[in-house]
Amino acid sequence: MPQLNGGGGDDLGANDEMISFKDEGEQEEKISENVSAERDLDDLKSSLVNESENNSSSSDSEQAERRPQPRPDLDSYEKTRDYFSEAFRRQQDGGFFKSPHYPGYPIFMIPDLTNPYLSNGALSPSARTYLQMKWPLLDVPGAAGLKDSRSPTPGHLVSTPYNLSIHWVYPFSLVSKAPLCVPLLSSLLQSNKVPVVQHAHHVHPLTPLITYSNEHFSPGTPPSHLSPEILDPKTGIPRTPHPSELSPYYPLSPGAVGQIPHPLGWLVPQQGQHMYSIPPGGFRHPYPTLAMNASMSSHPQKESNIFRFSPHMMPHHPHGMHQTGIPHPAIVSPAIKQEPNTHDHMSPSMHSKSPGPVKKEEDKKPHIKKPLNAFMLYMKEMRAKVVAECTLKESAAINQILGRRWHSLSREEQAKYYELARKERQLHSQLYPGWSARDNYGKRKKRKRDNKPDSTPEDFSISNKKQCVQYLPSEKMCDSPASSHGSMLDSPATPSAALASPAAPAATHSEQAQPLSLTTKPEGRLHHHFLTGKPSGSASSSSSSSSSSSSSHPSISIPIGTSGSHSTPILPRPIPFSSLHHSMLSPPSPFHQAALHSHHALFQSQPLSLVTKLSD
DNA sequence: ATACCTTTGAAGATT
DNA sequence: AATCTTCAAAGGTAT
Repeated sequence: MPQLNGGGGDDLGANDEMISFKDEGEQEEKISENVSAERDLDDLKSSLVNESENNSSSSDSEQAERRPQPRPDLDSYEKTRDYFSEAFRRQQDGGFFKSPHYPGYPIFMIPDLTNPYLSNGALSPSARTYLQMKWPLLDVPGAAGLKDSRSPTPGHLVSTPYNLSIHWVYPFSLVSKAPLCVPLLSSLLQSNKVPVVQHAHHVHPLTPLITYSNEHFSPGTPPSHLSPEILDPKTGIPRTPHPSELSPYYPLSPGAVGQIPHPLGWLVPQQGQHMYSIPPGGFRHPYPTLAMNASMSSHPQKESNIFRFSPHMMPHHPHGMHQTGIPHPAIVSPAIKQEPNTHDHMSPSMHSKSPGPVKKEEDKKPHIKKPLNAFMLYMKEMRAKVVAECTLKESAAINQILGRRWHSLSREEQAKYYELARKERQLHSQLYPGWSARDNYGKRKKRKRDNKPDSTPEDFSISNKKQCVQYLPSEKMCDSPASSHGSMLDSPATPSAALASPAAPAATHSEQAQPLSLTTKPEGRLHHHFLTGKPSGSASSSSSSSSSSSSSHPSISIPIGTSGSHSTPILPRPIPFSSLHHSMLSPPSPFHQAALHSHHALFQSQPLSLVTKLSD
């Protein structure tokens, strides 16, 4: 990771800066809104919120539409989550809360329980960590024994907060009506309008607010807590969720649910025993269910109430699927994704058999998804939050924000995710020894990227600018707190991807010209993983580079004026750009960060002009 | 209905 | 060894 790597050099990254520029010019207010994680700033920002709301013409209407109306496309996804949450909720407090989609929430951990690779589950680990960090003191009764003592990650030090006592209040109306501004939300949260878990201290810097995705509260759909059943998207009739619905990506059968391993369990084999007897040669092993027994047993209540599955329900089953027929979360049923070539070397059982009759026989080969990387984990966890805070809808835009936020994370924070990702990969490899990323090649319809046709540097700029225009500038764009650019306050040194751009290695200045390094793909990536110490092969742009953790010292940043969200951070001392390059390969240092700040400052002065130019 | 877009990171493929 | 390509999630948007 950029930051981690020490790639401080990237700091120069054009991307971030570019984006920021735009943001600044166009949406300063929003930027300020951002999440900056600091609640301290909320007050200051709150004023901005109003502005942003007003400014963003669409915001109200859109939001109103969005939140209140159930989104069909989301239904399935929601259903799955809701189901879990619902169950969890019941267990927790008799059903007095609505589960937010926010994976980081305790509730979300449920999916995780089932499987680390649940669509949500992937996050779950991170979520756990997140929670732990957020509520370090929280402990799970039965889970104690399950703690992953081995985990180096700080987050793992704490047991998962399953039994947190949480007061859930339905924020639905509030959310739906209110603009998704951070400040506002925060205030709401504080006002107890939304579920709040209060911890005396230790609020995760990244998640100052307990955010929920709007979607969770859509009025259109009855709160899950209100009804045990989920509505059939098509019929609208309440029905018991089908196991397969639990996770769109990783369908679980009821039995699977029962097999849900302890959240940490999936990471750690119980008692050192091999949880998953993994066939020497082949993958296709059921996901970690094993752990569950122990973990679940520790939570009798959960079993009875939520999962109602006894540990014994899950005997070992030979194929990749659980005895329950539950495919590994990472496995996508062929029915869902079909692959041109199909080798039937898989046992029939592998085919999605889950509840639904699966038809396609052929393609039985399950699609095993890649394990999520650190950023993906982060994204999953934070997306809902960003969505809630911003008026943005487009994932592309959200992702840009997330990318910036990611860079703004401190090393420790990123380390958490790297560690989680590492564990995910590890688990994945154990579960699917024979799996290779290559197996999935070509499964995604086509990676277009054709645009690249002779992408000359110029072309890049063009394309970039285009993207830029679409997403960044969009009025809706909510700037990430960390956005390097303008809001130096939160993220002082956001790494900029630009640096990495192969085309312009030297880039420091050139990047500015092409801030949008959004082009990410085209550019090669070169970074060192701070954890692994080895350069990642990817070529992403520079992003990687990261920067340093810019946010490593969020505390120093001070918001200044509404307009800006620009605050003047207290910087160590500026470093010449020229000296920044090397940083890419070396761990970020305070100096780098400082340099970054200065860098940003420079850009800030003329952000728009650059953008404009490009756009022209 | 499907692909695109966008992000970072990992891994495989290519040079 | 360095670079490039693909995929992972997600959901609005475009075709």
